[in-house]
This record gives sequence, structure tokens and C-alpha cells, in this order.
Amino acid sequence: MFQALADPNRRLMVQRLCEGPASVSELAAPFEMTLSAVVQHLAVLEGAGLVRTQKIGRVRTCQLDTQALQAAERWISERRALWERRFDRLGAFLAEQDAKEGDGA
Amino acid sequence: MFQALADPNRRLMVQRLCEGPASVSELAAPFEMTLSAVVQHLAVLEGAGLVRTQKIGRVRTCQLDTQALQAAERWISERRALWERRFDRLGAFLAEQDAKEGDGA
DNA sequence: GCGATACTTAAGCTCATGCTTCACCAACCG
DNA sequence: CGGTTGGTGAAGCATGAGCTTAAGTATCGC
Repeated sequence: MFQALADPNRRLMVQRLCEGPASVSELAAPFEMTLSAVVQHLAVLEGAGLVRTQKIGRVRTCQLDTQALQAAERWISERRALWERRFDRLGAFLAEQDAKEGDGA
Repeated sequence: MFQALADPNRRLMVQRLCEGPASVSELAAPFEMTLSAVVQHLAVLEGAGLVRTQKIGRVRTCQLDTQALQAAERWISERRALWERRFDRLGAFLAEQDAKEGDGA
């Protein structure tokens, strides 16, 4: 998942797909690479559940699947919350210490 | 950034650091790898701005920096919002078409 | 001061990643 | 039907990521 988002080109593809579905060649157009390379990136994104594709006739259409994105977002926000809660507790603890010191001194 | 979070071991380190600061060897303890390898991972995380470290005496203490996490979270949620808004517009469009059809028929 | 501890640095090794080329198939278009 | 378009698949290559070993440096405790 994060692995899939690690590559800048793949992030650009995700970016592109945010603006709506696209065929493989449409998706490939802005890049300097071969169609082959793009398809390989696409496979990674699809493997990570970030995009879904369906083939109609000879053209494969790709669109974003936000569920995977949501999962990643959740992962991050959970860790962040965890840390920040801890940080708050520390703040409270220090404040308490200060209070005691102020009391004792 | 995503690059840094791409490696499962590094994600575990982030996970660990959520629960509070740790020295390098504490951070390394749960892993099978060498201290050296852990330090290298740490360097990546630090390079990505995910952790900050300071050395006191001979021990380096690491703690999470949530700002970078926040940035990643924002990136994701922006794309997701973009896509979902588009999706909603499409829904509205289709609903409108249906209404017209129902009207016409 | 001396040994243990807590890293640091450099070199090297292996395997995965990102890419290319080339041959190929399938479907659309005239 | 034949050529073009859109995509597929396999093979090969270059680079980089993740790891290890090994040797070195700075601090701490006695």
C-alpha cells in the first residue's frame, strides 16, 4: 500500500485518476516512459487495491478505489493520535510536577 | 515520505515510537537485524522528517515528529476528497439524467 | 586508565524495483 | 481483409534498497 504510493510516478497516476477514470494510454500520455512501464505501475496500484480496472473491447479503463486510500489515512491518523495523546499526558504530568514544585518551594 | 513508510520494519519503528521516545538500542531490540541496519532505517525516517533525534552523552534518543505524518495524511485525504466529490457530481448527473428520462418518457 | 557500552562509518553483497525492447494478440476501422 | 490502434507478456538490464560484517570512536562506570 505505502509501497505502492512510494513511487512518485505512481502518485502522479493516482493524482491523474482523481480527476476521473482514464484508459491505459490516456494515463500513460503525460509520461516519458513506455506503455509497458506504465502498465507495470498500474499493476502495482491495482495489486495494492488503489485502482480498479475493467477491460471493454480492447481498452482498459482505470479508476480510483478510495477504500485503500482510506485505510492508509486511518493508519496514519491512528499513530498520530496515539502519539499526540501521549504527548498531552506528558504535558499534564509536567504541569503537575511544576505545580508540586511551586507548592514545595 | 511515503518511501520511508513503505518498509514494514520502518512502520514498526514508527509504531514503537508512538508509545514514547526510545534510544537506538531500545528501538532495535525487537528486531532480528543488526544495530547497523536499524540505524540506517532510522536515518531514512529522520530524512523524511518522521522522527527527530538528539544525542545526549553516548545515547541517541528518538521521538516521532507528527508534522510529517500530518502532511502525508493531508495528501491522501485531499486526493480522496477530490475523487469523491467527482463521484458525487457523477451521481448528481446520473440522477438528473434519470429525472429527464422519466420526464420525457 | 580500562573495559564495557552505545553508537558510527565504510565496504560489500544480494535481491527487488523500475525501466526498456521486442514479439505478440485482439479489436476496431475503412 | 489489412492496417492501425490499444494493450499484453516475457526477457534482460541498471540501479538502488536493505542487510551484514568489521573496524573505529566517544562516553560511562569502576
